[in-house]
Amino acid sequence: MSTDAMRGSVTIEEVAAAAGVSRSTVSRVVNGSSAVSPEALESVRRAIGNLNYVPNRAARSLASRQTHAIALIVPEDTTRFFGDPFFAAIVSGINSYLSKSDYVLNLFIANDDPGDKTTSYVRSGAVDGAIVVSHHTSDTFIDRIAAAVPVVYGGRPVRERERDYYVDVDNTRGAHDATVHLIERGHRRLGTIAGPLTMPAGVDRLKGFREALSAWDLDEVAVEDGNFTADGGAEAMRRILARGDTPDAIFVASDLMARGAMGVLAAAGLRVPEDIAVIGFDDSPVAMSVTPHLTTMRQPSFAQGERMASVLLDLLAGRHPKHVTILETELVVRDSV
Amino acid sequence: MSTDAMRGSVTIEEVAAAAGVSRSTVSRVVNGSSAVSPEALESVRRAIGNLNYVPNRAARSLASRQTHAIALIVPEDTTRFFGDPFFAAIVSGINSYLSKSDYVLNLFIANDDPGDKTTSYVRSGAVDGAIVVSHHTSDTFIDRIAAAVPVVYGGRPVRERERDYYVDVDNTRGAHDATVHLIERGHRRLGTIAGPLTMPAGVDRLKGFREALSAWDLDEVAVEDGNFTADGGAEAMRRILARGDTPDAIFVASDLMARGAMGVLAAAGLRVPEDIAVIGFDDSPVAMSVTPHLTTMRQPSFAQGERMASVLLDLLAGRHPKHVTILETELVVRDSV
DNA sequence: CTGAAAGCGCTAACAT
DNA sequence: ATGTTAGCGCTTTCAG
Repeated sequence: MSTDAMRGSVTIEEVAAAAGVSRSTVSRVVNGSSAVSPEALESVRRAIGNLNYVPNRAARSLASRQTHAIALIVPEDTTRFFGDPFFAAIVSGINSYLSKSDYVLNLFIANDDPGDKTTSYVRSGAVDGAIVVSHHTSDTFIDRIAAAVPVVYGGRPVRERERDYYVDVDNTRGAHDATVHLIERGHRRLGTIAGPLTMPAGVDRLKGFREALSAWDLDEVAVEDGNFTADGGAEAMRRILARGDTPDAIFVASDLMARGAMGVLAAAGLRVPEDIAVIGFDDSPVAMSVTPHLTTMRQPSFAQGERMASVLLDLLAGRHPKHVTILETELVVRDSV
Repeated sequence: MSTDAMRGSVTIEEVAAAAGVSRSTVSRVVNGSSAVSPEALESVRRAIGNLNYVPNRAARSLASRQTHAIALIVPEDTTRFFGDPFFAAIVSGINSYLSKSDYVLNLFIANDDPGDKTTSYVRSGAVDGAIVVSHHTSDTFIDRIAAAVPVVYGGRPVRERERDYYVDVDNTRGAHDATVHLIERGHRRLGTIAGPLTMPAGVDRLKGFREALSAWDLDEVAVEDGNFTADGGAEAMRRILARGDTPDAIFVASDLMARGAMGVLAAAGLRVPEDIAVIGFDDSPVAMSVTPHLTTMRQPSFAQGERMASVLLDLLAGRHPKHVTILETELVVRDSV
């Protein structure tokens, strides 16, 4: 078929012939080397344009040992990936930074991948480095990836080592501040819907919550794991209500879980914030999609994405970025507290 | 650094040496050729395991002229991509089919890509084929992609040609049936919030709406473009209300637009379905997230994703799939009509 | 069933 | 500044 016939047809050799130079010279202009005469440059450029030449990526990467591609690895399933706006912001941030470079992004939603194609893809030399977000304790395949290429983690890695690179938000501080906000509004019977404790973000936010409580000498009324999903948040809220001893305010470790929880609250006839105050974490679009609008801790996910990309590209360029970057959160007061 | 030192270190040559065979034989077992003796097979397998060998993808693809990768190209920006559950279903379907194969998916959210890296990525031989969804009239870069590799379209392509392969849902019929449902429920003053007319899905759904109206000899009360987004749906609804002559039922060409429209209706104090009936299109999770639950036409997006992958892999394998596959929609009656 | 040999299209020393 | 020469790691005839 004609499409196949056209494929990959024009090579550097043909461009060289058309331009009347050697293929080294063509390679030099393609790669932006300075050591090319203006005339050669011009005629090569014209030949490339005329022939519609695009360098073959496989050949280039085989010879140069670089792919100019990086992987974004998300150890979640498709539903969770698309269900949480956090990932949208991360991907946007990465894309935004990458678009200024000549790197390309390969996305792996790794839990939908029983055969672990992700790992062998990375180990096959298909990418120069990887960004890993939403890393759980059980995700051991990440270690094999990190052994093969430079990795930048989104969030503190599960088992942090000296040599790890990561970009995190200050989860502990953010959770602390959110909790303090609840306390300052006069609430004393506090509960939390936490993220999974298999994830550093879950652990750290719970820690912040508890630090605030103990600083004020308060006891926690309820702690339930909501798994960072809306359904999980709803379940957790149900468990809290079922127990009878309902808190008067609750710190929910993600906006999505807060949405789930608020649905349950509404169904139970409890008013927010009159009967129970709710504060979330993220400031994703979800925060504005609930009634009342959610008071929440904003985390700069887009910036986190950009920063991860920036650190990784620095690494690949042989620069020496800081190992750890911590971004600040910010209280956004709306109507739920 | 040690990670670099390890990278790509073990080659087919070393495996061959360890197994005491030639590299041809190693290649044969890696590629599942039948012509290998049991003993050779066994010792090569062991060597591969011991050395933790993963074939280099660039070298393999350079030699074989196949990448075992396909691209999913979405000419939208990140916000729209992540905002519409339709894409989540499509990606899940594709992933689901691909996970049974040895192909890998590369996702391109192409509108975030000013330099058109997507096109040159595809033209550089980085993928064997492409799936294109959400194709607009203005997306001319798709033509260059289709000239380079086999393409399967999600939805009728913008300028349909004999040789195009695509998997679509029966949009016209679906829209027709939705409209008829409105009519059968006794509504006579019908309007629609359409998708953009730069997209075949938008055109076809409007066509179905109009066919139903003319079959019943009814006039359309309102037609507004909602751009397949929640905000666009809200805007469209506002325009319809502003005009004064409010319909008693409305066919909205996507659930997401219906959500936007219903928000406006609620704010205007109009009850659904008492004051105005609403029917959507998609049956995405959004349909259950609104109050009242949305009556809608279900389209099988997950199956569409699977099918597109299946058609593309057939094409790449030299089989001869049907050029056109049309999937049926189904009325899902809930509370909004 | 197996090995030898010839590339795939490109980059990167090394000469000149 | 430019061309020549070796490969990069693999697949794929072609002999045997």
